Amino acid sequence: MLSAACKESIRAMIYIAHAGGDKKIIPVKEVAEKLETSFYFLAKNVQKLVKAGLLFSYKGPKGGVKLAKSPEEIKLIDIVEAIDGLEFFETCLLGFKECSDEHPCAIHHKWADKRKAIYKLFSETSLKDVVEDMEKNCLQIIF
Amino acid sequence: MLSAACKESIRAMIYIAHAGGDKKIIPVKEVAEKLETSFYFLAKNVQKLVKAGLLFSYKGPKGGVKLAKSPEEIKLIDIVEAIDGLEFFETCLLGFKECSDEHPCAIHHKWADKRKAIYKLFSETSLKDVVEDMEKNCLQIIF
DNA sequence: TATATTTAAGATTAAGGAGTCTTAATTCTT
DNA sequence: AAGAATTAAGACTCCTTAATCTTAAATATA
Repeated sequence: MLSAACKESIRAMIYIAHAGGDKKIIPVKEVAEKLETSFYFLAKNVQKLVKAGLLFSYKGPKGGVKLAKSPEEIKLIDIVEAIDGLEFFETCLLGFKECSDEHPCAIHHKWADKRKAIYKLFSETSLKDVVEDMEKNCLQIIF
Repeated sequence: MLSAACKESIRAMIYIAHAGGDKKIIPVKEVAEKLETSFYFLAKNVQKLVKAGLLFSYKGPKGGVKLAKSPEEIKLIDIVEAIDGLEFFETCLLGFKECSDEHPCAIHHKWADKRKAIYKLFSETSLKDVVEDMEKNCLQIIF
């Protein structure tokens, strides 16, 4: 459902919020090392997050990125939208071109329920929620 | 979430159930025409459905495919499993390798709820449900 | 039995996303 | 001003999935 790029971007945002929040600048290189992933791949996705207004970036020595807003203002759905887009939440599950609220396919309404529930979860969950939860429970295992 | 191949396979199964059920043999060519899709692509996916035991196939003139079980015995989840597999229902939404019931990530449990709800919907919805609903409401628009 | 029709299987090609690399631009530090 | 560090941008390669084609196998029908 979420692309590999999107999952990694969310994990990156969690690390940035955890390590620097909207105050400290963190080099992308450091994020890639902590996530044990490719710097190149991560850097490309970070560029999208910058363009989407979720991160500020700074070039040069001591450069890097930091959150462009406070962690409670950044919702998971913002990251999903920036990387994957919202198509998932807008199209017929079975791919019927004619499917719509007026001419719903057999599972249109039931699927809409599930889809909306997921959208709600992503819209209501902020980086702050995620980071606080993980700092309590499991962040030391992961980073 | 579902691959293009999977969505098309579900639509194909709906058409086969509608036009032939587990009685009449329908040529794959006819299915491809009704779905307005590539015969080649569809035929390859149909082979998977045959191997998964969802369809019987018959070669030669008057050949084609028909349901291997009654429409109420075939659930959407069976088609998803045959084409895409069930990985979607088994992995961490954020891609944390260490995430598990014991060391859950911040949205592990909430996501598990959503995922299970989708699995339930797919497991409880049979081809019969879908076809009956669509024959009532919208099938004439679609095929 | 010969022919036409249909699926089976595997090879091949195309497209898109994942992942890598190179060069340019910026900026801190000396 | 020079050099080093860092992101920005775009080109490039690789891999998976989508899509196509070819040949073989099976079978109904004349």
